[in-house]
Amino acid sequence: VAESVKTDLHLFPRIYALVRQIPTGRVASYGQIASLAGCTAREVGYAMAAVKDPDIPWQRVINSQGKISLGEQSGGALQRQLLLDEGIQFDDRGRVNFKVYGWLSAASEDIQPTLF
DNA sequence: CTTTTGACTTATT
DNA sequence: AAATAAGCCAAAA
Repeated sequence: VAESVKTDLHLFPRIYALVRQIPTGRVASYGQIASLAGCTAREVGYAMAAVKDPDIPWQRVINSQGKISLGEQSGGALQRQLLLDEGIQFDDRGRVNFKVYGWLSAASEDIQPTLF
């Protein structure tokens, strides 16, 4: 690991830093995090799969359909419960409405100081 | 070094 | 609305 990765910090830590900033009761999509981290959505998925730090709210990252990408067998049930515990509601088909719960895209919740 | 492996997304049937 | 295909590319083996 030479001098190359100076400005180019490793991707996973960069992703984790962003995920940590998702507030309780909000969710973000893999693609949204990817966009902010400057990588692909899949990589965000890989990063979530590799999370070891319990301080990272990995459960707040879901797919672009508003659904949980983790299989029910693999821990999806846990993720859903964690989100329910944060007050996030799922619709009939098990989807979260980004317009309501999306980080930075929530229509509800306090509006950010829009200083033109 | 090469190969495999995916907690995705988007466009296209 | 649901299934498929292609693009994506960093880690881990």
